[in-house]
Order: sequence, then structure tokens, then C-alpha cells
Amino acid sequence: MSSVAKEGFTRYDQKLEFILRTAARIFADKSYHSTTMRDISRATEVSLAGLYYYCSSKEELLYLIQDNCFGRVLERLEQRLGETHNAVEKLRVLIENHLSFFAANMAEMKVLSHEADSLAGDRYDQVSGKKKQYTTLARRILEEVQLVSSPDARARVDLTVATYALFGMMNWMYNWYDPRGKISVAELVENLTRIFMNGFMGEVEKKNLSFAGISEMESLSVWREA
Amino acid sequence: MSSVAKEGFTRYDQKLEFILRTAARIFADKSYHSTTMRDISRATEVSLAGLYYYCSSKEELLYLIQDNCFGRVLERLEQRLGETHNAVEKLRVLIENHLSFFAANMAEMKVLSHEADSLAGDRYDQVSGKKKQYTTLARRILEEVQLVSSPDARARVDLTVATYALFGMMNWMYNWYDPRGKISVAELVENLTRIFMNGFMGEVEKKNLSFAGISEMESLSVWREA
DNA sequence: TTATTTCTCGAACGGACGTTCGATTAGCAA
DNA sequence: TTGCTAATCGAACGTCCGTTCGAGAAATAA
Repeated sequence: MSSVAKEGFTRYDQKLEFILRTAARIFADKSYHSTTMRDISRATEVSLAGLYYYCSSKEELLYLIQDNCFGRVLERLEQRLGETHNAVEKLRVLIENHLSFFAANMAEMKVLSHEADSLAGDRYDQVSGKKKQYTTLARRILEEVQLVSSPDARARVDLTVATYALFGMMNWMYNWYDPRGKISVAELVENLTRIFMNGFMGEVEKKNLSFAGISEMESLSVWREA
Repeated sequence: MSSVAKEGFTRYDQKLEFILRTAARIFADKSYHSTTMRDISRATEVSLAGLYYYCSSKEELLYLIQDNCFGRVLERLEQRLGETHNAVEKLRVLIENHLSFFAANMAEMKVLSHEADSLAGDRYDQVSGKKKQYTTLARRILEEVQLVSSPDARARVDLTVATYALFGMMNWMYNWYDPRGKISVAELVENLTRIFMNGFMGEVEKKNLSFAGISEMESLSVWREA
């Protein structure tokens, strides 16, 4: 066993991570299926054969990228959700967490969104499981928000449609958003939050809900909880 | 020149259309890059070499599918928009047109949404042109709606974000929607229209805008036009 | 019928792909 | 130093890909 570098990451871990980051960038650029191991070899400056010291196959690279990335959004989300108990605020946290993570990891998240069906077998099941966990969590939050904000069941939006509409709005990002462009992540979050929340929550007295900025979240924390 | 069959479509045209429909289905299933000409040959029962009597390359198949499909949504949309002059109603028509066309042409629309970058050169430019035309049209409608419905400029949502949010919501369909499932196209249209319109239009007196059904569109036709 | 065009296909070509193998080098412990 | 493990790589293997070619069948026109 080789000696352990500072921070507990071995040389091996660091290089693997570098390969994964590079591969994610190329997968995002040219799509998984039209990326070749030679592309990755060229970009990482690791020989073609050398790559196979760090992964067992091209598909495993894709799996490691997706699984790792999903694990991290999910973990960050669960941690942030632990700090709040208000449904509306939870929804806000969900959106903010997803978008800011997406913006900070565009390549990986594009690969996650765009190559969802490029894995097979156990690897597909593994990532699918995390996806299901994530969307189920989102759906539960939406359900909670709906119970609290739309007392008239007739006026409610279908939960399945709403969940996928939300993820569609957010995940479509990879088709247009440039983190270094004119629109800041904060603006993106604010705009999408406003569009979705107004639209989803319907005809409640929205005057009570300030959408001017995330910083005013706290004012909602006791909203309609009785 | 061969004789012309009824309806003005030659044998050639019909068989090409059949090949395109079949190819679209397979592209949608397995993605463009991992579909082989042998897959298409098998599914169409046309020999591998025979396919090249109907197209000059695999990429041309993708191009023909995308160009044809985009042309058809665009044409249908422009025709329907010609029948209305009210901004809000135009937005409704845009959404209804897009979603119902999508639901009726899931494979082609998935290929359009998912393989947007799989063409190159002139073919890419051609399809990109149609896409730009389509999104510009949508953006203009949103702008019009905004001017009419959100007199307070400070409360307005960013137009770029709103446009992509709308298309994200709609195009994400291919990841989950089953036209033969529980949710009808009409329900899908109604739900997504409600979410987006409520969200986008913000704090206007929405009580005036019934979202119960498409059939009540007419009641909006003179809304805030003075 | 024959002549001509339209359509079809088996077989192959050249190239690119993912992966493997065996040998070589670098890093570290003794 | 010596000895062992971790890391690296050039070269190749077998396979599958998109595409082509030339011959033949089917349809149409004379």
C-alpha cells in the first residue's frame, strides 16, 4: 500500500479524480457515446493503456462521474433540509441547492441529465436508485407545500407534472446557461424560484410571500402552520 | 421519373418516410451515436446497402428527421397564431401546440431535444436556424405578455430565463411522459400552462384568468388591450 | 416482347473503437 | 544499495462501424 498524501488522499485518488473531471468535461462536450478513450487519453495526457489502471472500462468512468455527482447534490440537500422545517422554505432550499450545485458543476450535471440512459445493468440501477431518492424527496416537499398553500384541492396542480416541470426547468440549464455570462446564479435562482413557486402554489395570498430575495426566507417560517 | 402514386407521394417518398419514422424511434431509444445503420436496416427490413439508396449518410437521416419535425411544429404554430391577436392567448397557443405536437411525435421530438448537437456544419446551421426562429417567436410572445400583464417592471421575470424555463418544462417531457399513461395530453397542457402562466405573469389580478380549461380562452381576448 | 430506369442487396473495404498484454520505469522501504 | 510494489506505456488484437461497389431483380415504358 502506498503512503498516504496529505488530507488522506493518495496519489491514486487525486489522479483518478483528475481523470474523472476531465472525462466529464469531454462527455459533456461531445456526449458519452462519441467520446473515445483516446480523447480522454489525449486530454489527460495519460496513455491509453494507462487509463485502465484507474478504471476498468469507459462505462465505469461514466458511472463514477454520475454516482459521485448525484451523491454530492443529495448529501448537500439533505444537510440543508435538516436546518428547516417549513415546507415553502424547503422548496426554496431544494431549488437553490440544485441550481447552485448545477452551476458549479456544469459538466458533471450535464452528463447526469443528458446521459441518464447511457449506463446499463447494475450501474444503471445504482444511479437510478439515487435519482429516485432525489425526485421522491422533491415530490414529498411539493406535496407538503401544496397541502399548506392550496386548501382547495380542485385548484391544485398534478404532483407528477409539477415535479417533472420543476426538474425540467432546472435541468434544461445545460442547454443554455453560462455561469460566466450576464446572468448570475443568484438571479437565476431568484427567477426560477419565482416562476415555479408562483405557478405551483396558485391562488393563495402571495402578497405575503416576498420573492425579492432569498434572504427574506425567514419571514415565511411560520406561514400557515397552525 | 417514376409514376406518381395517389396523393402525389411516390413509392420513394413513402419508403423514405417509413425509414425516417423507424430511425427516429431507434434514435430516441438508443441515442443517435449508439444506433448503427445495421440497427436501422434490421428494423426497416431494408438491407444495409439499400438504405443508402434513400439517404446519403447516417447523419442525413438525423438531419431529415430534425428538419422535418421542426418545420412541422413551426408551421402549425404560425398558422394557429394567425388566428389570435391577444398576447396571453398566444402564449396559451404556443404551449398547447408544442405539447400536443410533442405528445403525438414523441420519438421525433425526443431526437430534436436530445440530439441538438449531434449534427455538424451546414446541417447543424439549418436546424439551428429553425430553432432560433422558434425560440425567438416564443420570446417575443413572452415579452408581449409581460408588457400587458406586469406593469411594474421591477416585478418582472428575466425574459431569457423565462423562455428557457418554459422550454425546459416542456421538452423535459421526453424523460417521463407516456402518452398512453394516466395523464392525458389535455391535463398535461392544463397543468403546465397553469404553472408557467401563474409563475411568469406574477402578481396581476389572476382571478380574471380562468385556468379551468382551454375552452375559456375567448374570455381573455380583450383583456387589458386598451 | 424488349429496353430502360428504378430499386435492392451480398460482400467487402478501410478505419476507428474499447480493451489487453507484456515489458519497463518510478517510488519507496529495508 | 537491494527488493518489492505501484504506475506507466507502446503495440497490438479482435470487433464493429459507416460506407461503397457492382451485379442483379423488379417495375415501368416502348
